[in-house]
Amino acid sequence: MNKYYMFFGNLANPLKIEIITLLKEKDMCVLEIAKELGIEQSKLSHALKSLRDCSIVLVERKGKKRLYSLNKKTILPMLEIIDSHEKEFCKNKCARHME
Amino acid sequence: MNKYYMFFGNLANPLKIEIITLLKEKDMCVLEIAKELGIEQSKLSHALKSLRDCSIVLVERKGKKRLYSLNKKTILPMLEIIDSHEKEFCKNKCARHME
DNA sequence: TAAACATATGAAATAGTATTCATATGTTAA
DNA sequence: TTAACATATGAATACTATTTCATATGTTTA
Repeated sequence: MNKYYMFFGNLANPLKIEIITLLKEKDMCVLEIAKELGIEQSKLSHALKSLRDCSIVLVERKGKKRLYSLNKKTILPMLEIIDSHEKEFCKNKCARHME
Repeated sequence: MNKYYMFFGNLANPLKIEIITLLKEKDMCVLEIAKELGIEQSKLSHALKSLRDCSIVLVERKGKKRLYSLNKKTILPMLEIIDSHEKEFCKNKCARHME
């Protein structure tokens, strides 16, 4: 299985993007994220598992909780590339999709 | 629709990764890509359309052909991030998936 | 301007991925 | 050592994206 496909496939999901957006701000445990996003816990756990499997998020035990953090070293520059890309290349064409 | 989801979703496909890999080397028209990858033309056209829609590939008419090129400014740094990510974070865990 | 070439497109069929729900596992505190 | 809490997991279903196939569009050349 191709690593790029693997990586992009993992991120190609609106819930995972929401998770990432939250974790940009601060580290959180599962129920905090669930509450913040208003979604069910097991759904989140599934999403977090695949993000973890690709080291897109990192996790650390904290008592009976598990504290999730974003792998900022990889993800922040990646999101910045997309921001620049949008600005430079998607003015008209993708605008309707990408807003 | 979220722009990151949009972008990653477009790339989360093994055929599109193959196309991108080819176009890293040189610009090509549809039938050349089709021949190179051994796949059917309309399948390629569909894939190229969505890549085009996000300006991941760019296209230029050349007589009756259409010459596709990779948007290297966006895509090359993005692939490099994944390469580094793999080296640093995926030694054991993702190794089985990502090889 | 008709034939040949190159590519694009729509819609149905199919494959791939996420969601849901029930339940299991692991941790702490009483 | 059990109850309560926090999270993970498996399997069925629902959803979304890709593939296929038939056909349409656009371009060049004879």
